[in-house]
Amino acid sequence: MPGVPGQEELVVGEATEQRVRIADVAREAGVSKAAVSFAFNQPDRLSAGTAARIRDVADRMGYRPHPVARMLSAGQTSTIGILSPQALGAVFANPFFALFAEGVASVTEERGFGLLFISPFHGSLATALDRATVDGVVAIGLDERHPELDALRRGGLPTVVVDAPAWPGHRAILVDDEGGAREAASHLLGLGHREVLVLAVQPAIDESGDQGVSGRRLAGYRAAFEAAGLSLPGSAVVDAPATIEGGESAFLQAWTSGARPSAVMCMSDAAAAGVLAGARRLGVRVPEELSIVGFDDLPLTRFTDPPLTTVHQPVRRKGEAAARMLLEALRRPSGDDQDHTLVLETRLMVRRSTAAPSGDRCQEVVVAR
Amino acid sequence: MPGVPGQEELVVGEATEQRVRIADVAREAGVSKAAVSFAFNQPDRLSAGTAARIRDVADRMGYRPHPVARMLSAGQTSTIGILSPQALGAVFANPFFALFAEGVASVTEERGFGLLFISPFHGSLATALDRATVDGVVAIGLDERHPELDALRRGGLPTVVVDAPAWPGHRAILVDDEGGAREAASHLLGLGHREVLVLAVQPAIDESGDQGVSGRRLAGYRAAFEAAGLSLPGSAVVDAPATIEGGESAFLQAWTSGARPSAVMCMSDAAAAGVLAGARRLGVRVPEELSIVGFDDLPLTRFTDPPLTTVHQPVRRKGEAAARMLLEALRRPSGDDQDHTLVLETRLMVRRSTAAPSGDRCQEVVVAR
DNA sequence: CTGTTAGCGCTTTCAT
DNA sequence: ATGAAAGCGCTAACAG
Repeated sequence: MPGVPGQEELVVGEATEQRVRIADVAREAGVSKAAVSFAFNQPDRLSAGTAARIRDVADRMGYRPHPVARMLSAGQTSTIGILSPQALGAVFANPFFALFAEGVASVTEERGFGLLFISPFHGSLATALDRATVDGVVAIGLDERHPELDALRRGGLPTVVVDAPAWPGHRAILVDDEGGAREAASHLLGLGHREVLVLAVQPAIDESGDQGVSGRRLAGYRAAFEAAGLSLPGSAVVDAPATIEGGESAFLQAWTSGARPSAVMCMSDAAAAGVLAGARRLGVRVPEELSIVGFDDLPLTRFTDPPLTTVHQPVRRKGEAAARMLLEALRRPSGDDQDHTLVLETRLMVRRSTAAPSGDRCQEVVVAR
Repeated sequence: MPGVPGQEELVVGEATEQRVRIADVAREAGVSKAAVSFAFNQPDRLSAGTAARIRDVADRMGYRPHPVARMLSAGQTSTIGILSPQALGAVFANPFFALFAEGVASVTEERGFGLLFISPFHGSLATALDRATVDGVVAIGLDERHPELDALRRGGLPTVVVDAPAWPGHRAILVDDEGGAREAASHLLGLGHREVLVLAVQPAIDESGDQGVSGRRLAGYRAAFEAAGLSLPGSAVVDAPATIEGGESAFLQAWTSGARPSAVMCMSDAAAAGVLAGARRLGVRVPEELSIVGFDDLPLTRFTDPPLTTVHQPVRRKGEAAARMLLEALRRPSGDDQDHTLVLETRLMVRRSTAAPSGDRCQEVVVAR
């Protein structure tokens, strides 16, 4: 290997390797750095022979353009971020999120974008955002009243918010939470249920009015009750984390406290699966003695026993749509001040975890009155 | 807002914002760029008052250090990559992977590292790696004979390989695949099963010998059979993707082709869940008429009906260990030439998807002989 | 068609 | 305690 300049280190073993830079290749090939760059990025601007020779030399030397340097001069990272206020551990443990990420990933990947997960750094999303080398972010799980939402807005990074309304000049994706919830409650009411327990998704912040996913879904449940001339007492609503364990323990606790609903409406399938597990543990048969409705329609609903009646929302498509919107925004940087909002549909999937309340139940109710 | 230099654009609406650079802050605060940098990174080197003032000005101007520029001069990205040969869509759809990622993420996050997902770009992992701005990677799903493994080795990026042996100077994490598989097979043999179907995980490449996860597990199954004086015919082994659908269709196809195993050994829980679904569809009762054993022990095994007997492997801890090893390697850049390999244990979890073959079955077997 | 050169934005050494 | 200036490695406008 002749002609090695004195500056370079001679590599004998594995270690002490020096990264090959563009200048090294240029020198070795007897051309300028620019030529090397062109050989990779705009081969047409070089004579075919030269281009080939340069790439050959580069190959032999094991040259790979430094990705960070490339980002810096290109002025873009070709990476988008998925932002969530939860710790990553919790994020990946959540099958809803996995499905959403699947959607996002499928489009970013196809377009050659990298995917970076952004979660609070030392408790701060703003800090995490500052350190993130992304061209834009898809934000999920951020309630419209999340304290760090401002940081995002100020950040000036192109953003698509999922499950929260857009702010001016930005984009958002929503689903018809209220409609789906209303359908679920109507279904239950139609079957004859009157004593219902609601498992709300644990709100990161307390919500006034019907803001946030939880608020919108609750509003839907309520609307159905009102339409039937009934009302859903606040005492029938309890919070539960959107996890199997969370659903199970919330249900068991309610039951232990004496609640005897004939049906449970959950704002997440994970929680619903937990209720199912809890019911099994208590020896309560589903759906004969207890009806359960979930929300999301994750793949797991088809493997529970019985298969779960739930409100479908197109989670994967939501991810795809969010990614596409963001990529679109990157291409046309804030062309107008309009905020683009896409609302996706929801619909009830009736499976086998719901049925009319048992005769006993009905009687009980009658007696109780 | 006086004193705005002519060069800057006056911002009226939302758009046309110009990113605030360090030089802008320096000018506004009447100090040098270095001072601004110090104010953020080494405040001790500035008088307390100056530092505070600078940060104040920076705040007011909405200055945020450019992360890419910072990476370039720092010479490190503070990001690690999770590398997988699958498309990201498939990756997130796989609950095994989610659990693994959960482990990796929990430690990278705690140490302030970003997490980037790396998957083949235009079919090439090498290309994807070239574009990835990471300090190191955790590679999973790469069989030791994967064609692009060389690219990784050559890349010179600190790497921890999961489920494949380390190469010199690198690190690896393995689990006792063979031992776990042997336990599973012994369990079945002990119950009296003789006609067994194996659902191997679809090998990305054809494997000779007992290489790869699939090879090691198969070797374990075989060892148990041999220890019992029996043998596992090659015809009893079929490939199936490690997904619910994959398991279901492979099982149905085998059944349709006339196979009548009394037990199925799956190399993944996902496939096992699929077999469960397929059996239900065929009206075959589990475990009375068919025993099923999975592999991995994912959370979902506890919600199948019946709960799945499976080989546990510490997936989450595997992720944590991989991340920790990698971070360690980053701290001490290839201190020695030894390759560090960590082998984690596996163990059989007997739940309710396995039982002794039914009397009918035994008779059938007898008749068949 | 090819080479020179000026950035990209920040960090950090070295002089003041 | 503070500032000037030299990189980090690459891209692309601009000469030749």
